[in-house]
Amino acid sequence: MIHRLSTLFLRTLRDDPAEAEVPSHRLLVRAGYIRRAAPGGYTWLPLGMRVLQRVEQIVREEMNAIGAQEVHFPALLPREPYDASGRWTDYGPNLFRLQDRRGVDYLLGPTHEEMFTLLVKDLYSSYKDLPVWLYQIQTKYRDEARPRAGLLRGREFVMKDSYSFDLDDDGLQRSYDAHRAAYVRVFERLGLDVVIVKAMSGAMGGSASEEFLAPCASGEDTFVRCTSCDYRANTEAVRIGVPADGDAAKAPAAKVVDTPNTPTIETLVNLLNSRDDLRRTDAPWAAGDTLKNVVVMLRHPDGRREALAIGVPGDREVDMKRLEALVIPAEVEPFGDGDFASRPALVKGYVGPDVLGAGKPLGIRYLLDPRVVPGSAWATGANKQGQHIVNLVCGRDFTADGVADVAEVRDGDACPMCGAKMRIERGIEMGHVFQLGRKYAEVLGLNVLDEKGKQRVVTMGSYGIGVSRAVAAIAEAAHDELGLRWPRSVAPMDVHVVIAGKPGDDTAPAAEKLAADLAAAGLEVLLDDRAGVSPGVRFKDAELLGMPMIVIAGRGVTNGVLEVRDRIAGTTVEVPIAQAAQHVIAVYA
RNA sequence: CGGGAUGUAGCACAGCUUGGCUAGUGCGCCUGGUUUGGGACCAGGAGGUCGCAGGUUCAAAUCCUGCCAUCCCGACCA
Repeated sequence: MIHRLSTLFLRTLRDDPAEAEVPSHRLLVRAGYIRRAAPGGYTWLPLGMRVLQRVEQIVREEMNAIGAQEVHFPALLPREPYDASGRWTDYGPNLFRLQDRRGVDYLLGPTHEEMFTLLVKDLYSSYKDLPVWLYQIQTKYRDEARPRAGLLRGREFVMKDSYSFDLDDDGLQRSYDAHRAAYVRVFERLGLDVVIVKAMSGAMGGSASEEFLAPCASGEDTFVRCTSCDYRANTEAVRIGVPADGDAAKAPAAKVVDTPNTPTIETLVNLLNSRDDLRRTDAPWAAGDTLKNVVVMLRHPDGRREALAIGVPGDREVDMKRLEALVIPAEVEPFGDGDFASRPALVKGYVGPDVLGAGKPLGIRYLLDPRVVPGSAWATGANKQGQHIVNLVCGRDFTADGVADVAEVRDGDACPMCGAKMRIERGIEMGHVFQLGRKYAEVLGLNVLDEKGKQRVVTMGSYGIGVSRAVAAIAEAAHDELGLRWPRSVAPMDVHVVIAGKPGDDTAPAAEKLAADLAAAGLEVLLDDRAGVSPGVRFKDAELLGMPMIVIAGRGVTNGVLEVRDRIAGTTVEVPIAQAAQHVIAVYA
């Protein structure tokens, strides 16, 4: 079909919109694909709609191909199911809540686990009905505290979410694998390079969870990638490479030393290095030789507070996100002055292993960073104001209740699989596959009868793809300084035909003929037939709009040729007019 | 929620410090003409509650107070 630029609802902007920072936002607005309509909400203009629909269609086809079935829920949802799952409150301020005229509570769906679970419960009750995979492509609503980066993080966005329902863990694993494989195909077709990283499965229990990230500087997710093997994980889930056990067991006995005014690691290291009696012969003391014991308060869902101590090498901070991921569903709170006051045995700035551990009088659970291996020696707090202990050897002089891999992750940290260095990168979360387990089925009462006539709780998986976000992610990955460069699979049009001659010459008829031939072959053609627009403007717009192929009917027409530009490869060839249509069609064959 | 910035035409911005005629410039838009291979030119035009409310003043885009909104960084969140 031919789409004429003279009538297309489109206005390109010469200047970048001031509020747009990231490339996708800037270009999608400037090229007339989207317009901001509300904070975190965007209007899709005709060209943008076409991209969105093509992305949707690819997702739909791959979901259908594995046997998933499409349904559609309202965006406006009743409160009751979300009360049952606890998410009416657990979701917090990010949930859009509203009331109807009678004061009845509703919400705008942020995800639809409850609705899918209830739908299956409504209709199915036998193991013979399983497995079943359902999905929808829907607008989701989240009251983000700070929408940003255009389509990348809105308060309203299009998401494909699917849910698998199985009788047992083996079935769940098969459902998970099928979705994971489908996702690989989806992103391949979208032309998006994605990295699959291990993610936390959180409170929902045990099993697998992986994220599909599109590596990108504008991304909000941080992940690590091993430079040697294929280990990848996000920063919550990453496990750190552990050094070999130390040989310090034969080291000098641990010794308490006076270290006045050293409440921080830095002041401690400076003092150790400045004192002749404490200075080390082999190397100066470094922050990494000290053991920092961080105490926090956990607040459990039942309201109980529990103190927890984490020992990490002194050159690292505890990463609160990683810690929260470890202790979920408990929340982490700072250890306040009042908490110190009620435990005089803990001296702020001088906390040491001597008083820590579930078996000690304080009863504070004590977890160690995995790098604190048996036989390693440390300088650490002596639990007295102005005193530290040196040569305190793990395993010989102190033990802990377990391991907590929650220290900050750094570029160059060791891979847990092969020990090589890992790189830190950023990415956009494009998809998430997740073995939900039985949480929702349990609270919402989704049971089926098994072959022995017994009630069994169904186990679920949930799988999401950010559809509107994918449009932005593709734009992030596929653009240059001139504009967008859509992959053929999602481009709003296949070919952009430009009339670049003078009115009344042969260029317009040549372009019209070509456009008609291409359209007859089933291609979507954008024809720049605007009157009174200079060639320079047409070229700039063609490059900005980003169709994968641009054909120019210009001064070459007098010599019987058209100019064919590959916007992706950046190449230009001249093709005889008579063969131009075939040339283009062949690319799409 | 904390920090920073900004709000003037569809877009990008100037004007505000030091209040003063009809609020300006570029792009875009309309009319006419000249142009036509890299965001053309000439002439004429349309388009503004200067974020909102209040205050000071003879006079407010400009000064004061409050509010709102948007953007950026962080916190939070997938």
